[in-house]
Amino acid sequence: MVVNRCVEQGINVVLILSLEKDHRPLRSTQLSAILSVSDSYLKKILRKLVLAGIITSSPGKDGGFQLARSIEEISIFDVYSALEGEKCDLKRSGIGHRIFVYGKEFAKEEERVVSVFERANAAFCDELRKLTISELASKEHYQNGTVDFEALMNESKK
Amino acid sequence: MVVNRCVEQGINVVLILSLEKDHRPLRSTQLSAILSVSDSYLKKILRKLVLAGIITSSPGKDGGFQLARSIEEISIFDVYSALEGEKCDLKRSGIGHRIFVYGKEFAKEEERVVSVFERANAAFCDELRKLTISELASKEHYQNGTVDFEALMNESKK
DNA sequence: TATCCATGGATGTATAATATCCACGATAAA
DNA sequence: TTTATCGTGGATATTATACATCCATGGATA
Repeated sequence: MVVNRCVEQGINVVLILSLEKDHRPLRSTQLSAILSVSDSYLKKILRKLVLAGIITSSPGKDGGFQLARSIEEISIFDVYSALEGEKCDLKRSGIGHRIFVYGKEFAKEEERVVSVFERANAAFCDELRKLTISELASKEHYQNGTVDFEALMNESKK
Repeated sequence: MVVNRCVEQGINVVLILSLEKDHRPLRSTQLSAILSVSDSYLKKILRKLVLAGIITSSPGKDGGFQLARSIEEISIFDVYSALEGEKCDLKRSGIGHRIFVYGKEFAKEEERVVSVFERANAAFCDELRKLTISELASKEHYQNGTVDFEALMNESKK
């Protein structure tokens, strides 16, 4: 099973936003600079997090992205499903129906395979729901629980 | 989550072998003809099923592939793990360690992410273990529980 | 209205799944 | 022991998807 890189990037985005001093909006260019990825790419990820209701976006001057709710209310599943979807995509060729046509009931058998993967996927998602971003992050490990990322990025330019 | 097509093909292979009359060995060319895929490709899948101990192979004249054990003892998980592996591959860029270097404990946080995905993957696999190929197939739906695939393929050539 | 920033379409690149071809080696029947 | 048969495995081609970037557009605010 593969969990794509964008999930890690999404978790990092939420972590960064939760640490931002005074919860000011962070621009996508700031976030992409912090994460060392291209701005256009990160914007796609940010957009998905917006659509999932995890973060909010505001255009215009002093705009950017902010958390839509506290990290106590954001689970790993929320980020995962926002970026990868929560469905189990079982690739099928449909060949079984042609092979087993003389066995009249193949549709039921294929349905059993599909449903066991759906149950497995549901069990997978349930585990991800058990961990929140707040449990993940140890706020006390960061200075005062907040970071001035803008100042930090300016600092690193010198 | 994506489950690759080879898993469906692997399940079909096991189903076909379980239905083969007198459990005679089936050649890879027969199996690939039945499944309408290239022989060389199916051989890779068959090889993985052999290495996983699900089927056996015998070279030489009258050789081919047979089930290594009864379908009561083969679960969907067995086929899945044989073809896709049972590990959860969480793609990471390692950027967190550079971002959160001022928070000294980031390694622990990343470990929490890795382990929650491992727990989720274990829960996923556990569900797949609950369904066997025998529960999947309804033998009574096929003629006498066996099929003469060789005769069937010859038939279809006419 | 001018500036800033998110949005979204088009496109390029890298990686993995899918699929095929062919040379080799092992087996057993003739 | 020869020979036909069949699995094994390396090299390679094709396709799909993830990853990434560029640029035109549109909304918000001062």
